[in-house]
Amino acid sequence: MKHALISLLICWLFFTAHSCSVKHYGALQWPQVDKQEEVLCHSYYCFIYDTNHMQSRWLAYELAGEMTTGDARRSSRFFEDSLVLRGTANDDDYRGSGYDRGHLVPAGDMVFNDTAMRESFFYSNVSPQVPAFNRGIWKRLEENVRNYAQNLGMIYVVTGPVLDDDLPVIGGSNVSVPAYFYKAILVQNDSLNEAIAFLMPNERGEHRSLYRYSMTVSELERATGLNFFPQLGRRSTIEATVDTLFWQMYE
DNA sequence: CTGTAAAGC
DNA sequence: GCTTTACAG
Repeated sequence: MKHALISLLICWLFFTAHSCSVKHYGALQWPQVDKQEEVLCHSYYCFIYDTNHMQSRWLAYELAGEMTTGDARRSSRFFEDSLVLRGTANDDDYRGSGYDRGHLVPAGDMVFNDTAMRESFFYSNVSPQVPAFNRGIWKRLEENVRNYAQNLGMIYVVTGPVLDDDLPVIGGSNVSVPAYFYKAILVQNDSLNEAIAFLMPNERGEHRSLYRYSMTVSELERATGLNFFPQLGRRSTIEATVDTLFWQMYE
């Protein structure tokens, strides 16, 4: 009890300079990673930052339905992330690049309080996205994910860029411009065990169904080299199948 | 902070 | 039309 109070005090003292150290997760487990790679966590999302590509390789968070309603005001600027000791990308990298600073954890998922909203504007949560993609089909996918959370209760989300070798770069920090972005989504409770993944090219989407870009989590794992939900175990059928009709029902 | 703009509801 | 996603000056 005493320790909890002390950490709350520390959290409060450093709140303006750092992200609050109190974490708000339930059973979140992040994607399996090499031992060399350091998983960093803010209050509402965890991530691994890839310094070669100057953006995160993945970000993982829990999204509950009630989180998607709130009125935290959207920040007008982005912030370098002090959790990343070797430094993140910055305003200059993106200025005049022709690319949007696209959120990976959507600001629209972080409206339930000001800490969450502010965290979503760290450069650890930003990748270069084609404007018509960010404001178009990627945004539509984000809205769908919020609907999943509202209709299913709580879901796990892992999202990020596909960081291949030899991508084009922008800015003085050489920020890679990904060719694809993905999301992996899992609902797991007493009555439901379902997962779905999306892999989308970083380009103006045609006016197609989102489910044209859907696949099993296993297929996305093969495409990205990541293991998204290690808590499911190696032989889980949840990752190996996808029921798009189920997910369409809960949009 | 103001103006502009595309996408999609 | 309005909102959300932004960028430029």
